[in-house]
Amino acid sequence: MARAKRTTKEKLLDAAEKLFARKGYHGTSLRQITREAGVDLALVNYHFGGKEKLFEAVLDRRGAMLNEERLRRLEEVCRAAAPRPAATEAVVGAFFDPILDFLEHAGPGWHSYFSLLAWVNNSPQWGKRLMGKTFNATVKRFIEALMDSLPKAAPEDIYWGYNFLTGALTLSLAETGRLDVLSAGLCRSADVAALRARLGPFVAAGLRGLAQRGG
Amino acid sequence: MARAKRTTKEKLLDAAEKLFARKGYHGTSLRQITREAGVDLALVNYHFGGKEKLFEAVLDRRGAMLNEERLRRLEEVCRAAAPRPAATEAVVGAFFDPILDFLEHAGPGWHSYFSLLAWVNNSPQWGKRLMGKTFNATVKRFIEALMDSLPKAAPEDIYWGYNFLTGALTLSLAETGRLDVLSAGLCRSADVAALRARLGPFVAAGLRGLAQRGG
DNA sequence: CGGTCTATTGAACGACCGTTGAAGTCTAAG
DNA sequence: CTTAGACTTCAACGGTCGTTCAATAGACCG
Repeated sequence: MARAKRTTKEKLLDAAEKLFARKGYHGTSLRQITREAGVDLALVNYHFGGKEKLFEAVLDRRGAMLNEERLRRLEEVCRAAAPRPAATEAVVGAFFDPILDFLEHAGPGWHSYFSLLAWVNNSPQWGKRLMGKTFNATVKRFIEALMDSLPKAAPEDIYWGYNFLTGALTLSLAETGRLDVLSAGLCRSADVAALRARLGPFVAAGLRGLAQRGG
Repeated sequence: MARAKRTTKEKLLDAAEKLFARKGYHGTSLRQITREAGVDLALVNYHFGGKEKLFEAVLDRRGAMLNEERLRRLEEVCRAAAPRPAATEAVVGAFFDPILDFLEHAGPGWHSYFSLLAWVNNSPQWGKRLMGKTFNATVKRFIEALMDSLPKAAPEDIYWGYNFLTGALTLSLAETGRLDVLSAGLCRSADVAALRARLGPFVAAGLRGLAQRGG
């Protein structure tokens, strides 16, 4: 069988995804990207209209698919629990699992994409605008579900809890290798199964702890 | 009273700290830094020996003070609890509180420094080497204290828990403003008191949940 | 005063940056 | 074949980058 050959646009998106994830926006040049993609320098401007447009196109490409899968699973756990609200564990599972599944079973492109997403999410320069544009609608749905699952919690606690939740996820996706060093090899940043087993329980317990704060 | 005038080195460190925190390493030029500092371009190479050396000098400057304060508080809570191990809440408090105190009561330089630290910690390019060089020794002490406070937890759970903990802290320090947008102004990224009230409870409960995972 | 060391200045270097436009190639329709 | 349109190539543009170096200024000491 012959795999359908990648178009120039796809080659550029793949190369840009990989390099932006490693070195960030300003740390990556269009010449590096086009060399990695094996296409001419000028094609970036022809197909995307500039470096910044290419950057946003990289973020957009997989964002829609991630949103769809997350919302699909959220509806699933909400429907399964109805008429009661879904459990906190189930909601955070619907938030994390699509990422972990893509990491484990989809190609290396998703790996770079999530690493890049972690980079953007932590960037004071890009985080607010770009994360919001792609993910705000979906995230609001999840925050509502979290509020329903913890009716005694104040809305402020849920918002801050979501902030902590996404921070824990973000650092894990960045895969800086620091965990490997600190644990002297006992834990590996890239071990998705180990992450899956622990991120959900940690976050669900944390949210519950926040909800019962001082009570 | 006349404040002791800043040396050229300090002017450069202050300006670099501020700009690196906002735009990252590659997003900041030496000309921007020297303009902000009000000194000549060539003085960066004279005093620091290059851009990368300046970057590391910025990280080193406040790192030692943070380590000292963290270890001082860790010993304090361990001594207060002896001969029993310190509680998980107290250990994570000794880890977070120095940062929160510096943020609230020290100058704006600390603010930029922590934002930069968040940026570095999430960077696949810098995180491993630079964070390790400055913080590994201190962090290992805290991880031991966490293990003592949760004797039933597996070491792997503590390492992963520390990863989540520092991720939650990191995203909060980055102050991307995303929390403000999502909550429609109800929460503010820069509200240190609100962060202080919630980060400790969230993380302590999360670690406890990890320790009891499946049990 | 002259001499020495440190700090600062201003100009310049070569390298790389993102972007552009004209010319060339390829494909499909008339 | 001719033509139109999409795609690709190549060379070059003006700018900015980090770094270097000789010249200058200032402080301290004899």
